[in-house]
Amino acid sequence: MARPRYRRRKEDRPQEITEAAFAAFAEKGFTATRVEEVARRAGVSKGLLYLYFKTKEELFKAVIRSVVTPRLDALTRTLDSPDSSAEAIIRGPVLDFMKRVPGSPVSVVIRLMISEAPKHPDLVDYYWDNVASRGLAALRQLLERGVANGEFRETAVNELPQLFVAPVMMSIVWGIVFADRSLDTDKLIETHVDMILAYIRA
Amino acid sequence: MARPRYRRRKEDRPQEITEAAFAAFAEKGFTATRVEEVARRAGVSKGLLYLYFKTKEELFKAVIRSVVTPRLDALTRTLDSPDSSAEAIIRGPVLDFMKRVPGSPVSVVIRLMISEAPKHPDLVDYYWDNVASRGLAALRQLLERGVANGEFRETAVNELPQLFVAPVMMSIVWGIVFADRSLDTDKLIETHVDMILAYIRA
DNA sequence: ATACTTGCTGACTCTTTAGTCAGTAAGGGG
DNA sequence: CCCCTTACTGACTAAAGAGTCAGCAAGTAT
Repeated sequence: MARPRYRRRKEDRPQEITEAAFAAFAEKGFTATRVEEVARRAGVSKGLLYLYFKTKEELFKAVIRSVVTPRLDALTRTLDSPDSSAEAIIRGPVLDFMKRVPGSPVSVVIRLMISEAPKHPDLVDYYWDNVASRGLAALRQLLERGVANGEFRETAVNELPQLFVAPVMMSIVWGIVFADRSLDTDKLIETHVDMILAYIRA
Repeated sequence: MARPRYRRRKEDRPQEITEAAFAAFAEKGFTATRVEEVARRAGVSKGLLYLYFKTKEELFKAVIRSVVTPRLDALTRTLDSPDSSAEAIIRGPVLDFMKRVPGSPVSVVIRLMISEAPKHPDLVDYYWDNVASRGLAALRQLLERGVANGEFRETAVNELPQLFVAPVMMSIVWGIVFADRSLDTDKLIETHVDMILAYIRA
């Protein structure tokens, strides 16, 4: 009796909806996910969802942002490390970070970016400005610091930090396409880092 | 006058349609491409398209197959090379092959696979059986041959040929997402091959 | 010429789903 | 307790697009 049919929780709704949307997008991708399905998962009506997000695309962007923002902190925290050797930083926090990515929400975001990039250039800009370019710049800086203090040689890797990150990308794509055929992504990434270090070491 | 409104060209239609579909999918992806758009590009009516392809999905599969099949030959030709050293084969035909992939139709196929894989497990199986597993197996064989004749050491790369191919994947994804921000994919791939060879050389 | 087969057309149907809005009820202030 | 604001609902609309089909006409055989 008198149990209210719903509660007004203006504060919590946006986050609950983006979380539900993230879960749905992770399972089925953006296009294949129905707005009603997101509303159902979030425990609200479709109408309410449209009060908080003007269109399905806006919801999409909000989801991307909600995943990317906290990761940014993790990334910067990883890199403003103590002043140990560049190699120690790479073998420590950087390697850990890389190994965590394939199983993380970032992996979902990358899948969404690959599928939706051509239709959402502004989102690509956002991702570039906030994640890709920063991450690559930080990596380049780390490598150059290694060169400066005599640990590393000057190599093409300095201008191509993408090379550093390639096996992470490979792992993510493998997970998307060949989800069931297992791949030891940790070993893949570790071996690659070993190899790179051997290559660039002075 | 009396120019016939159309010609009957049963033989050529399927290929013309798959070619038009490939071009359309390359630009907009599978889901965003309208069947009518494909028909228009192929210069036929939607009804005719449905005479040759039962559904949009069948058309999709036909497109994938039409790109993959000729590439299979190229791949096998690359690998049943003369009996030079493993390193020479890697630095020659294998490197060439890898450098060509990011700008080729294969790149489009991979984008389509990433976007559509979750909805098309049978297509993933097809791609796995005909491309991925064969390519990786051939690579593994090449590496083991190098080990057998004393060129290479036993390393983790033998069980993880994906590592070999990682920068190609990176280049493809880069091209999809950051199409405009240029990346020297040739140099990326060359450097990576250099690095791998240095790592595995006995 | 005529009859016949079949490659081909394009207007139609039917389903799906993003987005709307008139109305309902939760909850707080007087 | 009543009233007023507004968070919230869910049935509805409108658009889009996959797939169909009755009929048309290109080519062929007689």
